[in-house]
Amino acid sequence: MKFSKATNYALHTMLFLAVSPQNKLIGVQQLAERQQVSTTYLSKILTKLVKAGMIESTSGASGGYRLKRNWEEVSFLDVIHAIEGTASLFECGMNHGPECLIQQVMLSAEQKMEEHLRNQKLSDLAKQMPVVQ
Amino acid sequence: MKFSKATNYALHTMLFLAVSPQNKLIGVQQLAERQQVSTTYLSKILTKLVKAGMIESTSGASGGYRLKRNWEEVSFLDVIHAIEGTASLFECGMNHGPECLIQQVMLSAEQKMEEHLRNQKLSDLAKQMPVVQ
DNA sequence: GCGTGATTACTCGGATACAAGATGTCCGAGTTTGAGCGG
DNA sequence: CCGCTCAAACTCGGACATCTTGTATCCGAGTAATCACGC
Repeated sequence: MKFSKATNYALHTMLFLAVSPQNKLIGVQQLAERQQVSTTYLSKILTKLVKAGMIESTSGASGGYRLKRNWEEVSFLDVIHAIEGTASLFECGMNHGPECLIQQVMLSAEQKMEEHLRNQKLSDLAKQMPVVQ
Repeated sequence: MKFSKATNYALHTMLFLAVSPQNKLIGVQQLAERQQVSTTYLSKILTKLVKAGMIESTSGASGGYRLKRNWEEVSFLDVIHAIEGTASLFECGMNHGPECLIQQVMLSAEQKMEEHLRNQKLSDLAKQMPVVQ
């Protein structure tokens, strides 16, 4: 039970794009170097973020990635769900009645965490950081 | 990022012991049958609970497991930590300054969940359930 | 009846097998930019 | 100067290879209760 490295890469990439000059395309090379990860692997992660509608990509020479219009509303939970999926963290696969009390406790605990992550926008963090050229 | 099945088994076993007649030893066979899991695997999980001081075991014929004295104070978090370990769910392994803002957000989110799990005792659930013979 | 040993019913621990998911690589295909070149 | 071609610099996607971890099994060892047997 741990968050995957991919989630870490995704969050850091989003934050890096947030403190970069807007509308400027940034290649996956630059993003990968900064995080010590291969470009091919990172591009796979970014593809998920594109499909989730958080960033957009441009092909061809001088192509790259940049945030989409509504990026200021993107929360930590959005990024995590895009990478890890939205399935529940705990599933009591047993057949002992329809309502498992344990399941309910675990579910509400998970929702506590999600609520906190939903309230944390990337833009909140970006404000606290210096803009990178 | 999911809770392991082992955690599920551990929680259900603890709850089952909680609604069983106290001080009565229950064999791993009975526990395993109820959860559709092999006895050998379940016994490995229970060993962790023994080492964590939540239950105690007795060897030999008519041996088995039972809760320890202080079981009414055992929380969900205690069980989870005994099985999954106490490591943080998120670790930013990057070298970009001592204080990673992302790490801080993730950590506080995790603590929100843990706080909820710490307040949920197994004895709370046991009270809501009929005693099983 | 009573000790003694064998049998049985258990837990315990290590070693190992198996499966699934996370992580990472390779390569071919498509796309855009820009340079080079001929008219 | 203009338009064409071609190479370079990218992203994209599928198919792998690898590594880690969770899940599960097997087997031998230890332990305690119970039974059998001989005295």
